Amino acid sequence: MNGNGRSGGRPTLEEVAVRAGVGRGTVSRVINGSSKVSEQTKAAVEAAVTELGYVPNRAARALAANRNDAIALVIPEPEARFFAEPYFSEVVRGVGAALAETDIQLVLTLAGSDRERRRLAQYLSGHRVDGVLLVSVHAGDPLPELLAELGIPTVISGRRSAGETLPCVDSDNLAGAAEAVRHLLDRGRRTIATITGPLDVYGAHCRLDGYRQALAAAGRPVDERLVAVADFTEEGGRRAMRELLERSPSLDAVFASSDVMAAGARRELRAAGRRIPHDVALVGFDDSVVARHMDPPLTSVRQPIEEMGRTMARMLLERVSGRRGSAGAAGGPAVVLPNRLVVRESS
Amino acid sequence: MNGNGRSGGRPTLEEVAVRAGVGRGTVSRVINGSSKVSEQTKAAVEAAVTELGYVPNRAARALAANRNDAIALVIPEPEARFFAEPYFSEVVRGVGAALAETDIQLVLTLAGSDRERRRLAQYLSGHRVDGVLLVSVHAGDPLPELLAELGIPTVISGRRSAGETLPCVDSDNLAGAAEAVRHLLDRGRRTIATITGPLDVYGAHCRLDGYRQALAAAGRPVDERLVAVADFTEEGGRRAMRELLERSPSLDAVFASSDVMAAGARRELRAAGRRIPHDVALVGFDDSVVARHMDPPLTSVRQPIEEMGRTMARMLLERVSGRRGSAGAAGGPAVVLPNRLVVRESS
DNA sequence: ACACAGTGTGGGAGCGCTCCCACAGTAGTC
DNA sequence: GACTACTGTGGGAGCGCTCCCACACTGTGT
Repeated sequence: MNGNGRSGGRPTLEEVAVRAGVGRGTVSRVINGSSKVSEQTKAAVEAAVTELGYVPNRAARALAANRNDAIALVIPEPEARFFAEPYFSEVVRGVGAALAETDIQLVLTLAGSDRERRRLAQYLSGHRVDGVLLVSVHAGDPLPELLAELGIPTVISGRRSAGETLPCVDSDNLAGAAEAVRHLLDRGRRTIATITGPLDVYGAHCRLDGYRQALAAAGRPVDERLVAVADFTEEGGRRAMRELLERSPSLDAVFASSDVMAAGARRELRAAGRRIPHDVALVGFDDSVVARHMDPPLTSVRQPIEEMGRTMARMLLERVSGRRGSAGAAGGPAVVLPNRLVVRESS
Repeated sequence: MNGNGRSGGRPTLEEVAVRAGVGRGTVSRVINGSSKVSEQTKAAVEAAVTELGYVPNRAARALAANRNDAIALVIPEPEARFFAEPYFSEVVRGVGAALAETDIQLVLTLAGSDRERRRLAQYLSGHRVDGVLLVSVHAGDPLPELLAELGIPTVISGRRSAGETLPCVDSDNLAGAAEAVRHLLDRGRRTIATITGPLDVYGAHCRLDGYRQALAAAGRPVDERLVAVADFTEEGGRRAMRELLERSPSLDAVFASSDVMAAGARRELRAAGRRIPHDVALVGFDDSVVARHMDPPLTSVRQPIEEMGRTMARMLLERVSGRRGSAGAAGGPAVVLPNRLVVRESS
């Protein structure tokens, strides 16, 4: 109610300059923490800034400097899976945390339909954002390549294949799965089955590989009848479990590639009269709410999702500022973060 | 790779004008779908636009027009955990849907600590957004008032009290709770207990009122020993359930004000050897993932969260454009959307 | 005394748009 | 034939910044 209540509108750089008795350029330098301003002038400017309650105008700055101080987080809307889990919120939280230290806005974009995807391309070519975070990209998604063509720095979450070319952040699905299986072996389980996600999803594939490698490392042969492919849904998990029970009634442990599938498996096991963990140990993947609230609480592999978000944002910021310096976007490295097994009563 | 590959940078309004053989103003008029342009000129301009692949520059537009075509969605980070569930994503989806038809950006802001909250005030006074959506506002939150002072259109989700003065969208907590209790009565339950959230949260209060009103309407006296106050956590729900069982061992139904508390209650009931729904029927609130995956699946009151988000966004857009016309922000109405009971096996 | 580099500083010239005033053209009216 | 009354249209004047060149001023070395 004091200094900022001037006649209409917020104070401008110019006004701060007048107030401080200096030139516009000098104020700009102080605001941007830039070089070569005497301590004295700096103090005077800062005083004027606080007195007037000056806040730089974003639009003007963006226009003049040809940058936006904003990055976009693109979410594929139809992916119900990503909305269901805390995944989404955690990513956002991580990204937000990384951005909190900067002055950069987070613009959320739901790119669902083709129409929206077209709009998105417009957004991006309209210089609305300095960089893009792509979450849950599918193998055939044209967006990453489109962005590359437009020269917009991009970071994606999760590799689309073993030879991912784009800068990306992923969790170590293979190691996580292997740890889960090792845990089951350590608990003395002999016949460990697995329920996988669709194998054209790279992450699901890795988890299956982890299962295989852990068994191999323990000198156990992998019995293909102990592998059932499902689709990350509860019903799919249930069906897969039924298959497994038919094919190998003597199994005493199941590693499911997602908590939701584990929930389905659990239901089927119950129906078949198998007790968890007494008769059959169960381990999931994701450590979602479902895992914590399951009965019994589900042992699960926890992905550091928030940290992945944070890392993605940091990588992007680096590329955004780096681009100003050098020309091209060097084929960035894939950062792979470790997973952690959270042991609960189901195993 | 064709029209837009001009020498450095995207095409400008000016260039489109030259190409179309018209003035800048005319192009602007066409772009903004505004009045009084002859069909012929319009066509020429549109041709030039597509040929050049012209996309208006946001920053320039914002600067010149003194608006931003962006609204902020403010999320209180610390409580994100409570609402971590589909709530957050669903709100975003609803808001996104409402915005998809416009050309307005959604800027996500996590306002957690006081420091961030201060930054937020800066954001907003820096004219970064045209309006603000506030989600999950607490009674003592200074933000709404701050925004009002700054003259920034705001819509909040959930009333903070019966006499909410700000424009807001809420679900009918009272009716939802009442419906849940009525359902239990219809199922022939006689002794219905309730586990509430903290009663200084208005929504929790309403749900308790709904419980009371439903019983009263059925001519049943409300026994205060059947009411246990908890805190929306699983552990709280569990403790509350224990209390209730001690105080009223003969209860045959429980209405919990959240699914998470219901999950806690369920665990305690199991531990006490009560079967659900045979001995005790259980109903939750929120219809979250937890409810769907619980064993048995939990009957729960579903809030139209996505629609709430959509409605909030629409209300805000209305106020944003309305503000240009008239001066003040008329004390908007509170929109209250109906809840729906989703019946599953727990009752 | 001179030139010379180095440090602060002021302010012009835009960035790409919207707003709005001025003006041409056409048409209707006295 | 001169008046007003439109409808389209062109383009100047900013919006509030950043960038960068030019200009003091200070020192140092000759």
